[in-house]
Amino acid sequence: MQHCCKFMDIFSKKNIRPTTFRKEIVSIFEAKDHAITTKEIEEALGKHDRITLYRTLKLFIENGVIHEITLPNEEKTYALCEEECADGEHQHEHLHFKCEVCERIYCIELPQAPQFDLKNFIVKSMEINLRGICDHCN
Amino acid sequence: MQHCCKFMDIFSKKNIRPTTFRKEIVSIFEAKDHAITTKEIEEALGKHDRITLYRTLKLFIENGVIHEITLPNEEKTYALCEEECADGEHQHEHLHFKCEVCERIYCIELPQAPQFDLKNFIVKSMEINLRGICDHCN
DNA sequence: ACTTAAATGCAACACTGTTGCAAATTTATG
DNA sequence: CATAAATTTGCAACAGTGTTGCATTTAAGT
Repeated sequence: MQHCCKFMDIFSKKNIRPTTFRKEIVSIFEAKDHAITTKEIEEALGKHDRITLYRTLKLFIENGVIHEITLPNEEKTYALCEEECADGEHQHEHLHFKCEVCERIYCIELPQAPQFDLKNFIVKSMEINLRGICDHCN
Repeated sequence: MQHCCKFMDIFSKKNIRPTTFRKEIVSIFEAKDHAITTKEIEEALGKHDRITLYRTLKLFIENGVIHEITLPNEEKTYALCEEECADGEHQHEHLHFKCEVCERIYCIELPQAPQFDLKNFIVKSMEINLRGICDHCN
């Protein structure tokens, strides 16, 4: 598999054992250009164990391999993180965009994080979720 | 109760029957300056029916009385909407701020919505969630 | 007051996610 | 390469959150 090096990169940096199952999960993420639900992962997996999947997702989130996207009234989705994300600290300069036509959620990198001037509030991280129509459906 | 007019305002505008239970729920929201979880509502309610609460929250969300705030790894919270919110279309020019000290989630009104220039994406609504330390705890 | 429509309360259920434990897999060591 | 130690996996059982159907109660209109 040409992917081995890539997996090793992801896993060895985070000190995660590169098991067959985990490699499969990463492959599924890499095959998509948008965030996916556990349902979509389970469909891609075929026969599998539900509990191991939950544990794997949790581990990946804690180690900055993927991040969780929660929008009101939507199922949770997950997407691969960029390199910079480390152990549970997801410092993304990106936003999430939910297309109301194709219903997909995309991660979009921002050239710079927007600034919010909130007098005495100290902002440590932010999350921006947009809804509308994506470039593909437009 | 001096609140009657206020309830009538909220309920009649949205075509919601002002039942005892619903008025109680609104009172609970009005007594707090931050977003609350169903757990907090249930504690404030005392003896009550779980199902009716869920149905009431759903109705309130659909009719723009309250909005739901979902942050990754957090319980859902709910807060009263501003006047402008109508039937399920929550067009807030505000953001949500989770304080990592007091752990409360506050709604903060913005003077203007931030602009995101995403070429061919059409942005119809946005949601901004910040984390950090609130003015009170700072 | 009476009729109609909507809201409530209860039981049962569905979905999402977790915990404990035994079996299997991976990694490190000789 | 074989073996031992540690981690991961799969299963069973469970917990929390939210929903549906239905009978009873409450509110609204005449």
